Amino acid sequence: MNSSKTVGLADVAREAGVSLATASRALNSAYGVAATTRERVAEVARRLEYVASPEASRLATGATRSVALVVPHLDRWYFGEMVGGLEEVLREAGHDVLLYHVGDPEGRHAFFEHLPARRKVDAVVVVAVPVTDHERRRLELMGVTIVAAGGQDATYPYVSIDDAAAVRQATEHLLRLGHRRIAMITAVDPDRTDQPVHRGRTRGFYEAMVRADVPVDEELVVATTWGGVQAAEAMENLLSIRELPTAVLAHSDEMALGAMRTIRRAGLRVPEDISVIGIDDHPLAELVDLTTVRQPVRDQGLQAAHLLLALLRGQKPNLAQKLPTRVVVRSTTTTAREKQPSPAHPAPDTTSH
Amino acid sequence: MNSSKTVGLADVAREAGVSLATASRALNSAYGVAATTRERVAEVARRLEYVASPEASRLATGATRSVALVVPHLDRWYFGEMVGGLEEVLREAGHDVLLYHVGDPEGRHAFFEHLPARRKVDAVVVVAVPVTDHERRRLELMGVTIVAAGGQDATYPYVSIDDAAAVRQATEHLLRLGHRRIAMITAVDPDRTDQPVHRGRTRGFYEAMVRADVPVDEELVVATTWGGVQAAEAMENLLSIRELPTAVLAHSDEMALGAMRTIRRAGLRVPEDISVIGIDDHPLAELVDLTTVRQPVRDQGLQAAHLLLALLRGQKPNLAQKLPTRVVVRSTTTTAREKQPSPAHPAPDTTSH
DNA sequence: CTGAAAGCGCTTACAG
DNA sequence: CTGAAAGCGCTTACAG
Repeated sequence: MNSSKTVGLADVAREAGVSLATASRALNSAYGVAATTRERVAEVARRLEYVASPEASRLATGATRSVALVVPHLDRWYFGEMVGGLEEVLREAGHDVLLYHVGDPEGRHAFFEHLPARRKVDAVVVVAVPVTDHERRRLELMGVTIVAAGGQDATYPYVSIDDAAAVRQATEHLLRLGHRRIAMITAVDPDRTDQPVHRGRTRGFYEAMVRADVPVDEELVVATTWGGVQAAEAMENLLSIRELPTAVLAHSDEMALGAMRTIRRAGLRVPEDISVIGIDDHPLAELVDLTTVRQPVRDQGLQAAHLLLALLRGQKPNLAQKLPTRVVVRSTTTTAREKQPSPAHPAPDTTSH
Repeated sequence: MNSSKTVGLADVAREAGVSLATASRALNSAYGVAATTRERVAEVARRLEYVASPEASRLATGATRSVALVVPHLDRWYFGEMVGGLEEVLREAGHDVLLYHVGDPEGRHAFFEHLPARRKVDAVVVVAVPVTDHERRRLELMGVTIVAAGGQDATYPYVSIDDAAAVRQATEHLLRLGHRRIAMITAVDPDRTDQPVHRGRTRGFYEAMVRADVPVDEELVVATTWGGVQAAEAMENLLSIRELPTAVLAHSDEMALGAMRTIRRAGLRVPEDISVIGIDDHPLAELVDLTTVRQPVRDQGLQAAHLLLALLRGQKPNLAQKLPTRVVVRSTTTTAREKQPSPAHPAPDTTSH
C-alpha cells in the first residue's frame, strides 16, 4: 500500500552500530545507556528522520499516548474554544487528540460502554458532558483517567467556573443599578431534567437576591433549553406579565441576544426600557455591546489539559479548580427607571418586519 | 498497567473452536469462510464483547483507519460546524478522527513535514487551510489521501461554496434595493498576502457591479483581516469618506457586526442610513436580524467526508463540489434613500458608546 | 552499559 | 473452507 519505505528502528540501530534494544533505549529511557551511545543513536535518528511507528510502540507498551475529547456540540463557540485550549497542551505534550462527538444521552452511553472495551486512549476529557459515577468508575477500572473541562461540578477531577458566582455577579450588577424586578431566563439541559433546579447558575441568582434582601417574583423566572431562539420565546412570556421586569438576566450570551430580539420587536428599547445581561462574553458580545459576565473558556481547556497531564504523571494536582469570572459592563444595562414601562402590553410580534 | 484482562481474538477463536486465522477472517473478510463458521464466530465475539485491538490491526495491515482534521481555528463557528459534520460521517464509517490545530504557516508546514514520516493517518482533510502543491504531492506519495473542506478552490479534491457567487448574490441584493454606492469590507488571510486580490469573494463583487453596469468606487473597497473588531476599524475609514456609502457588504457576519457597531457608535442607523449585509448566516445572525448570504457549513463537512470515503474506496467521485448559497433577507438592509446621509462627518468614536 | 529473544494482538500469504 | 506460521515495528525483562 505504501511504496516508499519508511526508516525503522532497525535502520537506526544498524547505522549506529548498536542493537535494536539499545537503539530503543537510547531513544526512550533516560537510564541504562552510555551518554555517548545515546547521542550517537539520537544523531543517526535525526539524520535519517526516524519517527517511531506509533502502532508498534503502543502495541508493545500498552500505552496509547492519546486522549479522547468528548464534546456534546461542536457548533457552539464555548465548545470550540474549550477544545482549542485542550488540543494545544495535549498535542504539545505528545498526545494524539481524538475527537468524539456525543450528541444525546444514548450516544454518551454508547461511548462509555465501548471505549474501555479495548483501550484506544489513556484518558478522556469530557467537555461539559455529564458522566455518571458508574461510567466514571468503569473507566477508572480500565485504567483510563478522566477529567472534566467546564460544566457542572463533577465528582471527578475538573476545572470550570463557579456558575453560581457568575450569576451572582450578574445579579449584583443589576441590583447595584437599582433594579428590583429582575427576570431570569434559566437554561436547562434537555437531557437532564432530573437535576435539582436551584443549582449552579440558577442558585447564584437566588443567593444574590436573598443577600440583597430583594424578594424574587417567581413569575419572572422562566426556564428553557440553551439557545437564542428558545430564549427569545421565553422572553415573550416575560413580556406578557402585567408588571414588566426592568432587567433580564440570561444564562448565556446567545440567550441574551434572543431576549433582546424579542424586546426590540415588541417596540421596547434596551437598555432604556429593559436592561439585559448575559453570561460568557462570547466573542460577538463585544460587537453588539452586550453587558455580560466573562468566563475564561480557553483557559479552562488549557488548565483541564494540564490537570490531566499531572494525573497521568501520577502527581497530585488540585482536583477541583474554579477559574474566576467578572462582569464586563457594556451598553445593554443601565440604571433602573423609577416607573415601570407599561407600553400598553404590546403583543409580542415575532412575525413582523 | 491495565489489570483487567481484555478478551482477545485468541479467546474468541478458542471458544468458537477455530483457528486464529479463521476467526480473523470470519470477523473481517467477506469471503473464504463458511457461512455457518462465520456466524458462530460472530456470535461468540458478540457474547464475549470482543473488540479488536486497533494497534494490532493497524500494525498488521498498515492501514490506520484514522483521518486527521487540520483546522486553523477552533474558536470560530465556521470551523466548529465544519468539524462537526466531518466527525459525524467519518466516525460513522469507523474511522478515528484526530484533531490537529495548525495556527500559523509554520505550524502548517510542520504538520505536513512530520505527518507523513510515519503514517499515523490514512487521510487528511484540511478545513479551509491552504495546502501547497508540493505538500499535497508529498502526502500522495506517502499514500495519504487529501481532501479540502471549505476554503478557496484547491487543486485537490474539495467541497466548498462558490465564494464569488455568494458575494455576487449579496451585491445583487443591494443593487436590487437601489444601492449604487456600495462599500465592501474585504477579508484577507494574513498568512497569504501573496494571493491575487480579485479572487473569491472579492471577485464576486466586481462581477456583479460590472454586470449591473455600476462603477465601483475603489475608495469604498477596504481590506482587513478576518474578525469583527478589524472590520469595525475598517468601517471607521469608510465613514471618513466625503460621500458615505449607502450600503456595506462584509465578507462575514462577524465582520458585518463589527461594521454595524461602528455605524451605530457614529450616530447613524442601520438600515435607515446604511444597509449592511454579511456572509455566512452565523447562528447569531438570526438573533440580531442581520441580512446575510447563507452558506451550508455543516453540509460542506458532511460532503467532504463522503468525498474522502469515496476516494479511500477507490471510487471516482466528483472532485470539485460546490454547494449553493442564498440570500437571507432580514432587517439590516433596506432600499436606498435618494439623498446621501451626510451627518456632518461624525468623527468615528470608538471609546464612547 | 548492551544484546538476544520473546512478546504485544492482530492479519495474511502459503499450503492443504 | 481452514490452519500453521511468519511478520507488522517496537519494548522490555533477562542475561551477560
